Amino acid sequence: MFALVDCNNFYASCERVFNPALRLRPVVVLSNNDGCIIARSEEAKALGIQMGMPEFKCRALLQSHDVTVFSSNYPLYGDMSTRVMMTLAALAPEIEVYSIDEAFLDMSGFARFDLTEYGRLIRKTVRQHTGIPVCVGMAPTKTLAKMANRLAKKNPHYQGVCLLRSAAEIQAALERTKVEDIWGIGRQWSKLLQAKRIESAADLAAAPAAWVRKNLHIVGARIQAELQGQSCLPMELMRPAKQSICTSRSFGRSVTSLEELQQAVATFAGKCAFKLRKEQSLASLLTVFIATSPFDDSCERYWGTRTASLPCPTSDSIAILQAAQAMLDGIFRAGKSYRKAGVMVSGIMPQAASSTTLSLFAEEAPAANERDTKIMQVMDAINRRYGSGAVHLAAENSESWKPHQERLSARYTTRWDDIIEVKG
DNA sequence: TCTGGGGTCCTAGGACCC
DNA sequence: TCTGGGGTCCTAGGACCC
Repeated sequence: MFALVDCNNFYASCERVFNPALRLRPVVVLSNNDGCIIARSEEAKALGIQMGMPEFKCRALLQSHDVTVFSSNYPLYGDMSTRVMMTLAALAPEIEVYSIDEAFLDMSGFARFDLTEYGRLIRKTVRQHTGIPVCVGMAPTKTLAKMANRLAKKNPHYQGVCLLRSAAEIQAALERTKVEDIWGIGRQWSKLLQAKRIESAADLAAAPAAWVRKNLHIVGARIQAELQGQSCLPMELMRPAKQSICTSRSFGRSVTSLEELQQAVATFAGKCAFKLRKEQSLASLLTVFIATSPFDDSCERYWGTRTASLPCPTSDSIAILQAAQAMLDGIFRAGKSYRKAGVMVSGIMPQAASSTTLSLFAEEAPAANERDTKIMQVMDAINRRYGSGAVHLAAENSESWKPHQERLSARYTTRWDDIIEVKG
């Protein structure tokens, strides 16, 4: 048995924990740059505010219903997520953190327990420890546990816990679930399935296996087996090292000068290097991209991108920044209005395995490398102690291109200054 | 005026190996 | 007329997830 524990309207719920006056009030959280709606409280959903809707398109609706709007506050959500996961880890022998607001729990040893009762205990404990409401779905496969969780969320009579155990319970759930609501079935596959009159999860479970294998490939075949109660997706307890790390942002306004793009790209390069060091990994490939707005029809769309090997695998901010700046020069076209840029590192390997890899063309002795490594260690240590951004490379600057963040709440759990501000 | 960011996996096809 | 068998690696594109 698997349990899927999923936080309700996670970002909106995080904001409410620190602002209890917002209980039972419509609350939404915006994406970076205050662009789109990415989280909604139940009250906001009831007003017809859609997920992913651009904020400017529903501004009137938000104002007329006095909806409380927040910019996204990832330090807060990330820290709250950690607290939820730590609570869950104490409630099951194995836990797989699947996303910022979801985790699978291994319930295979709980055969003698009343699982519904245990699900209620999970909800109650998480609520008590963190203030975050969650729903619990339990079933013999991950895909069915996802489905159970969805039913628990949609139907109040479950009181937040849905257990699918008997064949009859599972069959009834499959019949009530539309094909597009199955975990792993997206828009394209839904269209394909509906055209074949496969409309419910029960239909997909009963569809000819050969057809599913041919059209939905191995991934779809696995989903079908999971719907039939045959578990194909095991618990993944160790998070594998990342294969790529990307830092990108839309700008708060149009950017036209190379200087401003350099500042943005430097900031993203520094962030990528920092994330690499946190993963204890090195990257051997670097990609830089800059883009004009995809929505502005008045001028031609431009998407400039370049990928190159780094001289040797590294997580050094300075090395990555220098390489990124050189690549930016190659894709910059004067006279364009840029709205977005990003840096991606890939070809990632663990730091430990590559300590002896040197560039064939390296001009500097390894000693210089060691010095740079130490500089990075010191920089990270200072930022850990005094808050991120306390010290950074001079080329990093977010003044001109900074994304909009006009409705940001305090970092209540991760920043002393913000806590003091709240008290004051 | 205003439209997010960060990932993974799979397949097919081409180039190459013995 | 007949033209092997078994691999790897890389890339682009397309699907999916939160």
